[in-house]
Amino acid sequence: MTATREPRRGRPPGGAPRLTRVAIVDATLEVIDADGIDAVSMRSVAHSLGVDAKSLYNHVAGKDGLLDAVAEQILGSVRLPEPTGDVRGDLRAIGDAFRDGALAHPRAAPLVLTRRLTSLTALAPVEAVLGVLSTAGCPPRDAVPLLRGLVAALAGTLLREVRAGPARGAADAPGIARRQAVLERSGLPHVAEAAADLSRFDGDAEYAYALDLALDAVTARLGERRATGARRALSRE
Amino acid sequence: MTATREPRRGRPPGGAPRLTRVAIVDATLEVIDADGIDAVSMRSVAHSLGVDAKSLYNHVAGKDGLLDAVAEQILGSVRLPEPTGDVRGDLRAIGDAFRDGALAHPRAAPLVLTRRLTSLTALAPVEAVLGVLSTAGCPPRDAVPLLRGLVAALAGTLLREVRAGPARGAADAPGIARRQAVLERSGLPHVAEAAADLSRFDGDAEYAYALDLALDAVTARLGERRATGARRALSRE
DNA sequence: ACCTGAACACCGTTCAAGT
DNA sequence: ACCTGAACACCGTTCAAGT
Repeated sequence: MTATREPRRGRPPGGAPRLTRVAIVDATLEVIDADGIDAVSMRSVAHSLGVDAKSLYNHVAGKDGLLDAVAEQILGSVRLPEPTGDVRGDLRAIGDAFRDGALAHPRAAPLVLTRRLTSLTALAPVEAVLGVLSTAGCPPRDAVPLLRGLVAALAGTLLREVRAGPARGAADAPGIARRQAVLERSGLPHVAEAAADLSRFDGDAEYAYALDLALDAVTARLGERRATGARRALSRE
Repeated sequence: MTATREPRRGRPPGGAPRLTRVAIVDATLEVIDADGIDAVSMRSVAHSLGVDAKSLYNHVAGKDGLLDAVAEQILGSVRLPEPTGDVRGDLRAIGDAFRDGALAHPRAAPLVLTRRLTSLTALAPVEAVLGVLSTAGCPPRDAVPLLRGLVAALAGTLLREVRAGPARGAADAPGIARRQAVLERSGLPHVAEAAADLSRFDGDAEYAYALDLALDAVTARLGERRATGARRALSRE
């Protein structure tokens, strides 16, 4: 009769591949990619790592800290472009990089877009935008509201895009037809008239349009600022 | 010896004030106002109504349906302004009404801004914006992207504002000083230089600025469209 | 230093049984 | 028509006990 194996307790023997913070974050990202944010639990993540849920607390500040860490890892994966000196092009490139990062994990993107992040990696995109605006001759006092307006517009569109889910483009013809029919029967005249356009959604095109809209506004303000500055300089003579 | 009272089962006697859908939503809103969205549970809401959690299922489609109902009640409380014919002013008034509605329950606002709502009440603001754009001579095809860009910018700023919490304005001087110090030590030159501006946040001013930015872009597009249309009409002669 | 057993105080939700 | 008891399968988190 062999001795029954006692359930293991304490750290497993051997210099085995230890549980690590990034491994936990990666596993969480896999859970989210597969089943969405709501499927994340300390237990589900731990299970996918073959470990007990309570072990995660040695590497992560609870579930909330874990989700923050996921958001920060995504943010940290954004490859910000080198500035070229073309204000509009540079700002657009930053936006594109941000969008690419978000769309790499669409179901996790709301974490990046809605959680308040305080770490240093969260500041890199801010630094990039301020750098471009500074090169354009914009002092911080004026740059910060422009930055915030730009980020708000970008976050707003991306949030809409990832929320729309993978039912993007003209691929989902029956879904479009169904939505259109509902809108036409809404009893709201303008909604009914625009039903065909409201029921469609093309992520790439919507993003490009919304960013263009925001960049129009920002570059217009930069132009104004310069003009005002010039006028002031002139009147000082 | 008195008979011990059996725990009640089944509907309580008398034509008592029955549990109702709006009562449940109101109670949920009170929980959110007091303790935030995370404090909402079927049990906590039911408890505040002196009822069992399972009773809520007779009036609401689970917790998710309950949170949708909260978002829709807030959206339904938005008093949309009568259009005056001034495009920019009318769009701004719609934005203001939306913001007022959101700020009436700041902690619940993320529900309105991030959940995908499908009901008819969610379409009222859409109808309002499309109406204004239509009066301005903008056909649905062009109006829908403008609508979406505008909504994205609005949602983005409001989300930022409600997330910033009640630590708004210059009221929270020590908080501002602390944030500023962190930014100055970030090692990011432009962030450090803009630390004073980045650490401050004035909800009213940020909203006004961001909406102005978006309205600039929208009205510019409307102007272009008209000019293009005029040019087309001209070349057709 | 790091992992788990035991334990606690919670969750959302179904369904039949009651009135 | 509407409410609850019993029940199920979950949660996040603490802390001491182990290696």
